[in-house]
Amino acid sequence: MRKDANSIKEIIEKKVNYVNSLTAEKIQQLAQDQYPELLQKKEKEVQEEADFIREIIEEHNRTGRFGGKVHTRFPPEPNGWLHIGHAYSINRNYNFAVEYGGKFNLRFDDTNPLTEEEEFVDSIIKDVLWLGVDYEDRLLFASDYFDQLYEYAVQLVRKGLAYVDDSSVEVIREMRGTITEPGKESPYRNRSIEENLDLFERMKKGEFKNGEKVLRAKIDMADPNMLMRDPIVYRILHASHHRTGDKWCIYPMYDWAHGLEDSIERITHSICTLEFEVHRPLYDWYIDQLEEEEGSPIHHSQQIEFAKMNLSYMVLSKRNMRMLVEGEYVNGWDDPRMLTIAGMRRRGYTPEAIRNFSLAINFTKREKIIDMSIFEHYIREDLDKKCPRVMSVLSPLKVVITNYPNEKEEVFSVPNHPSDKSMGNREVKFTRNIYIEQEDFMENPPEDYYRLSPGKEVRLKYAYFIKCENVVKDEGTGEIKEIHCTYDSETKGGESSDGRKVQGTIHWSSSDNALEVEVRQYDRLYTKENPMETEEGKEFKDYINSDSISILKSYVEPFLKEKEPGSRFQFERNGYYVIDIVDSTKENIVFNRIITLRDSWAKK
RNA sequence: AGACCCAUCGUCUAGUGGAAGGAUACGGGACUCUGGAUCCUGUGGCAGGCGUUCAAAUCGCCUUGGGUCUGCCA
Repeated sequence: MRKDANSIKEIIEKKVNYVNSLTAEKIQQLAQDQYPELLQKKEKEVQEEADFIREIIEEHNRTGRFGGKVHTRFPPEPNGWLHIGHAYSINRNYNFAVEYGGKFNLRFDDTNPLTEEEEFVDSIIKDVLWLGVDYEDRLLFASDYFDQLYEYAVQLVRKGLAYVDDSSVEVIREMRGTITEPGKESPYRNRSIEENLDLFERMKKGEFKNGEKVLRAKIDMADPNMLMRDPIVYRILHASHHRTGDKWCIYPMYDWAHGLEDSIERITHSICTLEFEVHRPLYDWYIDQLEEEEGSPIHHSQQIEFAKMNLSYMVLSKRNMRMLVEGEYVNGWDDPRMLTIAGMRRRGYTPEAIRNFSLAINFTKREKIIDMSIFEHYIREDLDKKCPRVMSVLSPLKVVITNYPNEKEEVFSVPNHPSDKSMGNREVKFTRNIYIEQEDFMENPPEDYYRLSPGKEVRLKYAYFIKCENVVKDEGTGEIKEIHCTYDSETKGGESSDGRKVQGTIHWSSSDNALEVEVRQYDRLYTKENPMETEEGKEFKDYINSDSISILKSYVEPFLKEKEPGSRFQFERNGYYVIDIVDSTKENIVFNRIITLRDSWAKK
């Protein structure tokens, strides 16, 4: 519908006049009446953002294609570890179900006995549950449908749409043609239906060796889409399956199995990655040929493809991650530097942060490399809310408060969170000998250095103002051994009585009451934003950060001794830390750095 | 080379014919017992061209750039 310039002008003028006539109260009133959702909290808006898949779902709901139902699924093959890219897909698929009041299935796509193992089933279930998605009682296995899949294949043969081919792998490959030339038809293509039925049954019975025969769909050897050139439906694999044992010696190929699995489960939207785009015509073709009963087609799910997620300074492919593990650049698949779900769990990332991140990155068809800072933002956002604050000294420097009595000990009650009072208070002890962070003292500081230096006064957080009087050095090396300070007893709790201000506040630890722990500081694994984009004469291994972990002996508040592995804290001014769920023991407590605090000083 | 898919701030994204908005990152400022958090504010984009239209990020064509496809893997 087109409008002419004058009528547009008129409409705009009318609107402008109307808006100008409104008072602030009236606008508030209108907003309340007509757009109450705009006045709701921000979080909701973010989740309601459109993406192209949501548009498809809504179109289906309008036309009634699936009767208004939404049923999604996550179909991992149990042959590897899940990573952040899978978490993204799981979260978004699950979110569609939640959002539209539908269901979500966890289905193992276990159609290849050669590569799949039970241990991956367990680890994947654990990962999915940890992410906080609820598949209710729908923990499903493609292998449970093997009988049905076989029956469907028989149906295909009966309709003259599939045949048994005796050709070898090499011959089949040869005859498939190339992307620019059509293929040639197999000499076995026109066997009778009876012969095909017989042969297929004998394949199932185990009368043939691996590779001796395959079942192929009869489609079109000249189709520009290679996948439509008589694709293989079943191959012979004399191998034991992790769930069906030795019941089968023929196994369905992905394209045959996947759409039918979706159909059997009444999945409405089968969401997968972009490389399956060319598979969609085949996905649809298979389903279109099959009937539940005479004239009644089977359930037809809609396959929709989205672009995989990549993150800067990281490589998420199975192959590259395996290289890191096998090359011992990291310590196993659950190494806290790995973006596997197991690694992130150990690192201390929260499922909520991963979820918020996943929902912020919409499904699109455009390839993307997401800046790590976006992920980091969601991690910090969640941790800031949840983590109790604690004082730690990572790299200690000894400080003696010369005018503080030797035997004296004071206890300060300090808040566990600066803005969340419900987190309560704890007690910290203060004594004459303390540690501060080496970074918090500079003998010859630049002008904009807020922290401690000779003659300068700073606040020890929650305690006293101290002033640096003297620096004690090793006579041989010139290295700073300790510093001597005086404190102002009138500043107890950290406020001066005379209104005097200090520029800096630093954290500290009483050396008589500190708990020594191991702290593992992690950094990114790659030095290049996109390690896959290699320069001349280099391979992506050359971009591995050789300095991605450093281990410190540090001091923390003693009460942390009683905390469980997996507990997260903010070490004030240092970052967020978690007690390692694998290596930490009562004797040697190990903290992993989850992430640093933002640091606008360090950037300069 | 052929077929198919994709293209909005550095990055992630809204926008679907009627003044390109948000998030993050970055810069400035306020506040602060974390150089944190919070608040305010600034910089920054429709790949290019031609067409259709009163009007194009949006529709069409071309160019450019990127991706996918030649497993009895998924």
